[in-house]
Amino acid sequence: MKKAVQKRLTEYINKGEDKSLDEVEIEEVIKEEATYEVEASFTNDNEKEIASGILLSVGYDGTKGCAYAKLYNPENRKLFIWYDEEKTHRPYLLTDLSREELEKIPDVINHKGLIGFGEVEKYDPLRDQWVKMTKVIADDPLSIGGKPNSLRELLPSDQWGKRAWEAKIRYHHCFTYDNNLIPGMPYIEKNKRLQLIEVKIPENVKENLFNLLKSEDIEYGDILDRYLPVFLYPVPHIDRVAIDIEVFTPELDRIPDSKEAEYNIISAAFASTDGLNKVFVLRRANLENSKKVEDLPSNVEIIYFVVKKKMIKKFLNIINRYPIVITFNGDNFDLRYLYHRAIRLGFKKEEIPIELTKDEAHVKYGVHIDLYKFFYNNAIKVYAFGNAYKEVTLDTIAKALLGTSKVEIEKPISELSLEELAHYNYQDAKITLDLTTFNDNLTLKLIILLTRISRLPMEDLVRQGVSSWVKSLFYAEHRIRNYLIPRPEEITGLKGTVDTTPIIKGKKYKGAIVVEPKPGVHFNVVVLDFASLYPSVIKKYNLSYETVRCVHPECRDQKVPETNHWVCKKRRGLTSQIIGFLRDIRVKWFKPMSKNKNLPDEVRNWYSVVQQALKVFINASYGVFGAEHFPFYCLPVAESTAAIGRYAIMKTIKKAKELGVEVVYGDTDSVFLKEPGEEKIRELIRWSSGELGIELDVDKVYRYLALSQRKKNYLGVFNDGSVDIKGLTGKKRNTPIFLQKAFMEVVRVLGEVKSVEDFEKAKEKIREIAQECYRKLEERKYSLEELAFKVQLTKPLKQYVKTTPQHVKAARMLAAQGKDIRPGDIITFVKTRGVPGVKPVQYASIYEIDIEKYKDHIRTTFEQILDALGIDFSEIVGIRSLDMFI
DNA sequence: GCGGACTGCTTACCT
DNA sequence: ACAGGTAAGCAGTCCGCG
Repeated sequence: MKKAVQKRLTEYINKGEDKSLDEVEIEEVIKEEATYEVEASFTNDNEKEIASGILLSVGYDGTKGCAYAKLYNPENRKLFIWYDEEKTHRPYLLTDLSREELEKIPDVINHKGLIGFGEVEKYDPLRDQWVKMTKVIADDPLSIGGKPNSLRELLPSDQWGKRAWEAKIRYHHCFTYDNNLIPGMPYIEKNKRLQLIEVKIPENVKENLFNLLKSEDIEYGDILDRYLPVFLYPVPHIDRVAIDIEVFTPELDRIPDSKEAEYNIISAAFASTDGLNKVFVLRRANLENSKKVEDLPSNVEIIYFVVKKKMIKKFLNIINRYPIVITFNGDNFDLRYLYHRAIRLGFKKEEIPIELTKDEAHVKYGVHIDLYKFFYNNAIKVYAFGNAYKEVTLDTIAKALLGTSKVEIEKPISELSLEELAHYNYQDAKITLDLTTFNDNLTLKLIILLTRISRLPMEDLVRQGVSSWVKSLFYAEHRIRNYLIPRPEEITGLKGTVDTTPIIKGKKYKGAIVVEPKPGVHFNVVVLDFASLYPSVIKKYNLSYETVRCVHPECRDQKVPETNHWVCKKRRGLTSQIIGFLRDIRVKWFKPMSKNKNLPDEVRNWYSVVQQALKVFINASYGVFGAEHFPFYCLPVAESTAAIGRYAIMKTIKKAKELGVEVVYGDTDSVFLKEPGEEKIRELIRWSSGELGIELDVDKVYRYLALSQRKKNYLGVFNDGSVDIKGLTGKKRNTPIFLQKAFMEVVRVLGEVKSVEDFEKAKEKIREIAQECYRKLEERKYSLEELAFKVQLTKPLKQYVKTTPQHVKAARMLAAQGKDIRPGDIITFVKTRGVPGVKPVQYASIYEIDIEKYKDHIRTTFEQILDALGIDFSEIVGIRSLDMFI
């Protein structure tokens, strides 16, 4: 910085005139303009470079008018953007109209984007016949679909809609499938096309797997050969940077508007896998003399900026340097704010390597992964991370998966000292990065494997739900087999019937069976369950949209129980085959291998990731057929899966009873057996695989199991004394902490029970716990925090129109005080006397607490356990309650 | 005008 | 934007009550 400028700046700072900084900046900007070039280190401008590397992403470049691919070369750690410059592939749709018929449609012939027609032969799975289709080829994706005068809209209709097939597939996906590209795999450019770099699979592995699958009664054809590289090619190291920004806010509790970008980015933090640990901090005059923060790691460098524009330029340069940019909520906030802020400060669009769509933010020279969206995905939350985090916030996820949390701050962001701000900001970036690196890069590996299986570009994969993943996988498999992808209307039109009535109003068909529990304490209970029941059913009973209610009259006697549906006897269904394959290879190979102690840790770890990725697809495979927006939506498939599932569990219960074994409970795919004995368990398992063709396994063994009359509600104690709790209120996230604690004490007591006699002592201890709970409540010894209910808002406040639940009442009080309240927020409130009976914890006093309401809650929480033990709640607190009446 | 029986809404959980 | 089934608490409605 020039001396003169510095001097003036110091003067301003000393005077505390923040506004005057702008003038200084203008001088700075003029002087340093020459250095404001974007320093891109991507390499597609180097003509001699050969495109090769891991395929991270495929997209469409509107300016160049062709598809592109982003390849990351782990050796030189650079990203290469390859373009289909020769236009080897063009957008198209398929129609059953002949070329001659098409030529009679003037709008089609005169369409600006039309390139020409071609002829293809496809297998129509719905009708079990080969058909000739005409390929209508266009110059750009919008000519195919997406505009009112697109080609697909100009075609005539039949009873199911426009006579256009495969016309709604995004072009960059279409390009991926047709070129048989597998994102996440290594490619090299050859003759203007991308070619898969051959992955050597050890012969013995191949043979092992081949033999394992051969024992199955399904013909898997070339699937094994195609997928082995996908599962076995390792994920290389990929450099990445996590970014996080902090923005000045004049008002508390207001999230800055990322479109307005009215205020300064006062801090921007970076944490990368190649050692970049920096925080850019904007100097603000009134915050000059601030204290040092001890906790900031020594490898983190704080760089102070005076010139806002310069800071942003440096920021953009960092974004340009990495193949992967990671954020937590960057789609809606960080990158969006940065973009609009840059525009506000005078940057031209072309200078900002960020591209915004309605709810996504992409980086031009790499791939932006918004971890918020990825971790928000329920399939990831449940199947990949086993429900370890319940709330989707950076802090909660970090605590659950990393064991670290955000920096605690006592003041609003805008009032922190610059060092405190830097520390806080850096920690967020670091946590964000660590969410992709922890456990030997588990998250990144998972993402790469999921892109390989789904064939989705990484950007799409991390933002979309499982139904999109399965859709993409199915599309690709249709193309490989030369199957015509049916129009969704055809599937619903031809097989839209449902034969069962759901138990829950508003649902579409009947689901699983929950066995009426036998209340009481049962010792020595063994739980048997079907290993992934629904996928097994889909595999074993040949379920697929084309095989359920197939066209052949001779198959109509192959009935699905409880329905009028029948299943094809002549052909293997596509879904049955694919899901069957994924299931078999997981169950027979990857899952056992992930537990094989003879393997080195790395190998085992890898098998474990593959196994988890497969689980996500397998578990979603049933639900998607009952989801309207899924393009292969087919209720008879979902309904048949559930019906056969019910058949399996009912038959198993019947068989158990025949063997003289008592079934005390069961849910969907499990049976709880009382003192069954080794031999009868073996017999049941043998019977199941023989009779039903589905594997039954021992899942859990309880020393004792406590059941009330409530379904989905039990407490089991394993032989080692650990306790398995399902569905009980005491464990629910919204239950006040004081009750959760009391509940946990009860659980601890019950864990020590070994025999019937022990229950007497336990009962006495539980009585003490309950009475202590009552006493502390009456004496108002609990803090408001401990008494608070924590309930999530699932939609915007305005959308609660039918009723006003308590947490909404509390949230509205908060909103009235100017708090920013949005969906996903957890509202913390206590129950108070009088109207409206509820207050946000922040506004309540301990003396307003409605003690009677809380007593009711104590009662129900305890009753759930006591019911099962055959103890009356009044028996436990009876004396005290009577006292109160007198 | 008030409370009990009922239905519906909402959330969190189970498989 | 994968499915259906269950528990719990509260909001809102209807009806009877001289």
